[in-house]
Amino acid sequence: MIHKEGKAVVIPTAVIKRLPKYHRHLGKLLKKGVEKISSREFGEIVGVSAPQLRQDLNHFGNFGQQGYGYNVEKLYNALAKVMGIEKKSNMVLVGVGNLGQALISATDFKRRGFNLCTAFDINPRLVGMTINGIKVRDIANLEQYIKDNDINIGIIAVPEETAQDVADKLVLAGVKGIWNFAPVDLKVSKEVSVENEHLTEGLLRLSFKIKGEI
Amino acid sequence: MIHKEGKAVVIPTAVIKRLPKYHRHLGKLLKKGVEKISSREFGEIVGVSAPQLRQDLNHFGNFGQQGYGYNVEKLYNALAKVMGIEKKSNMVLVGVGNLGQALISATDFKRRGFNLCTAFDINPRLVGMTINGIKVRDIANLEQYIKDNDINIGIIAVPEETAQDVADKLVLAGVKGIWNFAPVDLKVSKEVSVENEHLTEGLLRLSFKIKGEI
DNA sequence: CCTATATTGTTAAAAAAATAACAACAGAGG
DNA sequence: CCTCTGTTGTTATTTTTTTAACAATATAGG
Repeated sequence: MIHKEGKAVVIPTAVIKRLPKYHRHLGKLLKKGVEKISSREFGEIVGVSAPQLRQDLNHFGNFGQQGYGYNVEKLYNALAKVMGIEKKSNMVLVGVGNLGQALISATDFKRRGFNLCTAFDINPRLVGMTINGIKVRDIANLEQYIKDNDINIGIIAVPEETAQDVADKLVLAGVKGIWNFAPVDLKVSKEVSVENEHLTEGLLRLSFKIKGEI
Repeated sequence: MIHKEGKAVVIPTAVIKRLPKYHRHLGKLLKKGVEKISSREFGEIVGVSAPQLRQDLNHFGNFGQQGYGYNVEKLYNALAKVMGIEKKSNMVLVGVGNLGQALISATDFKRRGFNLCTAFDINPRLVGMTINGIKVRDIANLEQYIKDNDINIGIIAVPEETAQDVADKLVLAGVKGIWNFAPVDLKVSKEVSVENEHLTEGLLRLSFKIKGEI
């Protein structure tokens, strides 16, 4: 539960969805050496109206200053804290197919404090390999590993058919969140959060925008 | 522009976002041999209230029958048509890194009528290779290829720094849509649609749900 | 030190989306 | 043929989200 000035407040999901984008652009501004920015300018960059931006940010605190704007670095750090990036996340990947290997090689996550500890697969030809410094283990050891290594996020990159099985195992072992790339709507106990990356859905939406009609 | 009974109607974006999920689950039901389904049952499956489901579908036509429900196959085909899947899409991929190779190997898209014709990269070691039946060409030939082969979708899987450049080239060559995996908000002329897959944003949202607080 | 300018935080209004309610109708059973 | 049940399409209501408005206040300049 989120608290602000002692009171519990519910953050609208629409706001939550925009936070990562804000954070990403603030990082770029910081890199460029921009010190301060107004809600009008920043809104233009992220594609959001200035009042909406201010309202969004004020769910979490008063980061701006009248007549001045927002200090980029301060806001960047504040949002990082809001999203919980400060507290490091330990992750495991399940499924070392093409997509899994792409995820292993992705540098973006590490940069933001997400630590991929190891990977699991059922294929004996993959088990034992080390890819980009990440060891591939037998999926039979999943539960023990998670318990022993303070893992809180599991990444699912297995085929559709086995995704729910893997999810069950992850939940049982005690992960707090699942990042799911299988085209399935996982059923998990409600203490566990799931974030889906249903890539094909994005492609279908694109198709609709290009060609859809009645 | 979408038309219904002669009148032009604007489909709410919230509805559009849900269509691919409906289509996916209808496909599964069809495979299972389910013939008919009520909005209540189907809503439960896709995680949407029954009235919302009916309202969503009725933006595009009256597919149901009172006292009976919806014919699964009919609805499946209707939604496919709504989303423009019937008309085949020809796609090119730009960027044959880890993610690009994963996309080449993905079977999901082909199954739904999306045809990946070829891939492009700037790296001479990749150019000329054939991966999973997809030939990798020099990016210098991008524009000509797109014009010659009736390509309407470009997939961007290049690093952040070159993504906008690639997008410009794709637009110039005449694609109608861009499926973007680079963590950048592309600027394109408004006749071209962009669908972003900003994977890291999903991970950050997950982090927020797990650990976020103030 | 005072005034003008810029820009916030917050409250109010408008728009969009989700939920609820219900009349209309098809099909089953008697 | 009539009644009852189930389920839709559609309209009304509520909730959520976005946009607009503005008083409050920090900074800069004289």
